[in-house]
Formats: sequence, structure tokens, C-alpha cells
Amino acid sequence: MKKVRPDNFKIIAKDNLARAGVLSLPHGLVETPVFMPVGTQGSVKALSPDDLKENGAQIILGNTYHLYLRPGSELIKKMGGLHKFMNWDGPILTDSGGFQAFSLGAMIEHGVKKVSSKAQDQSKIKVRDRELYKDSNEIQEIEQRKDLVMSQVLDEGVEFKSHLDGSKHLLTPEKSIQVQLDLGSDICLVLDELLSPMHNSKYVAESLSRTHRWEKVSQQYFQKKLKSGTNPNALLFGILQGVYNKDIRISEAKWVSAQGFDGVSIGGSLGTSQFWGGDILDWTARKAIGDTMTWVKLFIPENLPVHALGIGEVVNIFDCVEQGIDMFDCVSPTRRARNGSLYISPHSGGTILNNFTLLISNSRFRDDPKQIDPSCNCYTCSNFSRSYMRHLFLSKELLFYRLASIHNVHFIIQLTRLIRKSILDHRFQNLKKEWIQDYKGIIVTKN
RNA sequence: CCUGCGGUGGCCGAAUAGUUAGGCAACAGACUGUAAAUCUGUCCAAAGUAGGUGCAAGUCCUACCCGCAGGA
Repeated sequence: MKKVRPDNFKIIAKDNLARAGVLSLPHGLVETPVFMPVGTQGSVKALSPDDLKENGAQIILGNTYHLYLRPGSELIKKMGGLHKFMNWDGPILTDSGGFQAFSLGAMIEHGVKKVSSKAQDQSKIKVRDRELYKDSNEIQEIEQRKDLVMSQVLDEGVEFKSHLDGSKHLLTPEKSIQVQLDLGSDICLVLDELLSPMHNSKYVAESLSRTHRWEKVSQQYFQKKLKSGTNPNALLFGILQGVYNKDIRISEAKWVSAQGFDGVSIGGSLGTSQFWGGDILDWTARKAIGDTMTWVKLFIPENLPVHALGIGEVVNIFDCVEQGIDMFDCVSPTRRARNGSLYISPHSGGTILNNFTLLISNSRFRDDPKQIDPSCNCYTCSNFSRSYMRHLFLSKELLFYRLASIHNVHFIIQLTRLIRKSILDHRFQNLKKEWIQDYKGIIVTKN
């Protein structure tokens, strides 16, 4: 299959592998590298569209699974599409629901997360294989987790038990695309299945061929129905799946690159286990993410925009951009904001060790008159002290969630703009060194 | 003055006489395609006071102190 619109992504500068580009979408241009705030159910939590624009958001996410369940994609279509419904006239990328297949399924069953940040899950890794580990407590634990699972991957799609009312729904690749077309998304994603670090090689092989099938079906359905959708010039991105394994990731990169998608989203849970060749004592989430991008990027055509699904912590953005990744989305800024975790730059003590954040609940901020980040010029930092923000947080005042979200979203978006500028100026490495002090030795790119 | 009810951590609040109540607050931490304004730890004890009965009393008995309600 040929690429339909080869011209909607233009690279305007490169600094080694890092690149700055412009992506043309039906609802506007997007300058890359770009961070896309996540608005799961038709709203970036706590922020209005004006808040988003004022803080530099160019494109946001919406979610197929959530919007399909509530209020229903047909209702949104009837109301003129998601853009009109939520009064956001910029581009929207919609997730396919694949992540929910994982977060409501394997993630619960295996006791894992999308990104495993520490090697602390060893006991759970054991639980995986009942033939090898027969400890009754562990088996009991996995049985209990199974009862909590709310999604099941079938060959024809994902069967969900709604987290809202328990009703059953089958999300097929076609259905997912139909929902996204109804929503009027600018970038649709194919339905995929995320693999957990605890899936064995047999399951991984089966799952990948199933995902391939789903992706092709998604693509065919998309091409057939696009013109009758709410947004007839939408793009379709393929998803590059896999586990923490170089060979698998590379062959997946080749596969997805050959399908004629408008872009590639790199997905999957990013952690490793003894089953996938990871040195458990040595790995970190950062390494798993960095390795994956490094392996894969060389096999994806230069002219395709590449999106790291669900990635968005400061250090990961630097590492990924360095390998040539163009797009990021992540719940982290908004979720962290609501939980009192606020971003700070290196000038204010942000380091790789504290994830460039402070916890505003800490008592040391009780009478701190400084801004959250004195070098930040967002609305929140321009007007309020750490002392006041701490008070709002502890009091659970609603204003806190908005102010904190404004700051965090502004912070990450500003960071990507800073990075973009550094690429244009061919000084990306200098910028990275300013931020990632202990760069050497922490990310060790595995062969 | 009489009658009734009640006095348990910083606060609220349980416990057929025998076991760590549990919340909130405080403190610390986590969070990566949002089942998340969520979750996880840590900290905290005492029985209003004085006696009595019992193997054993926050729990039963007596007196006193304090609070609340009603009455004179």
C-alpha cells in the first residue's frame, strides 16, 4: 500500500537524529517535537480550551473507549463532532481503546504498569508462570487479580466490561475506527493490544500477529469510511507494538513501516523482565524507553512522524527526541498536578532524581513565598506563591487543580518548545546537558 | 437542687468483660496512549477522677468532677 498523503509532515531542521518538523492536520499545523495533553473524556482535566491555548497546546488527545461509553460517539457526531462538542478547534488525536484493553486487563492481571520504574516487581514476575512457581500465596494472588479484570482480548476485538455500569461491549478494529471517525479526529489510531512484560514468547507472537491483523482491518475500514466521516481529511497512524526485545521491536518497526500509515505511534508497556533478556538488577524505565526508541527509529522512514505513545516525563522526552521522536502524549502533567506533584526546572532544583518535580504538600513550603518554579512565566507562577498553592492543595480547593494543571502543562509544553528551538539552533545536546546532569552512565543504550 | 444521658488519640468515633477498631488531620512517598481531585506508607493513645467487684474492667458497681437536655 502506498502512503496517501506523503506531504503532511515536513522536517525543517535536524540536529543529529533529533528533528524539528511541521505536521499539517485538518485543524491546523503542529510544530514538532510536540507534547499533546491528554483529554480522555472530551476535556483535559481541570483545563478549558482557552487555558490550553494560552499555555501553548497545539493538539490534544481524546479516547475512543471513554467517549464511546459516555456520552456515546453517535451523540457526539450528532452534536457536530468532538471539536465542536468540546469547543476545541485545534487538532485532536484519538486513542483507539487499545490502552484500555491493557489497563483494564493485563495490567490488572499481571500487576504491572505501563512503565515499570523500578526492578521491584520481581515477585510478581514469578507469579506469571505457575508451573515454575507454585507458592500458594502467589497463585492465590493471581487468581484474585483475574477476578478484577475488566477486559479480555479476543481474536475479533476487545471485550470490555464497562467500568461505568458493568455492561459488556465488543470493541473491534472497525468499531474503534468508526467511533474515531464519528468523533472527527484529526489523527486516528489503529486498535492494538499492548503486551505486558509478563507475557511469554508464545503469547507475544500470537498477539503481534493479531495486532497486525487488527491494524490492517483498521486501515481498510478507515480508507473505506474516511470520506463519510466527520473529518474527511483525517490521518491514520499505525502502532508499533512489542516487548523489551531488540529483534522483536525491529521486526515490528519494519512491519509497521511497510503498511502505508501516515505516521507511527510506538506503544506497549515499557518495562522488562527476565523473560525478555533484561538485566533485572540493572534496568530502569528510562533505559527500556531509550533502548526501544533507539532500536526502532532506524527502521522507520524518515518522512513519517513518529509518536511515543504515553511517554512524557522530562527525561524521557529528552531521550526520545534525541532518537528522532516527534510527538508525545502523557497524562503525567495533569495527573501529577492533581496529586500535588509540580514540575520544576533545573534552576529551581529539578533533577532526574526528583523527576523535575516537587511535592507541594511538603511542610517546607508552608511559608515559602517563591513561585512554584521561579523561572516559569505561566499564569500560576506569575500570580501565586508555593505557600498559597500548598494551602489550596491541602484544603482541596478546586482552584488548585486548575492552577496546578496550568503550570504542569505549560511547563512540559515550554520544554518541548525549548527543545525544538535547540534543534533549530543545532544545540540540542547542550540543552540536554543543562537539564540531564547525570546523563552519563544512567542511560546505557544496549547495543 | 432533682432527673436523664454522656465523658475514649490533635479531632470524630466503634467495640456480647478477654483480640491492632476505623475515619479525619498531620507527615512522607508514588504516579508515563487517565477505572486516578487517586493510591501507598508512617505517626498517635487513651480511657474524667478516686475507689470497688471479677482470673480479667473502656465495658459492671459507688462517690465525686465536668458537659448536655429536661424539670423545680
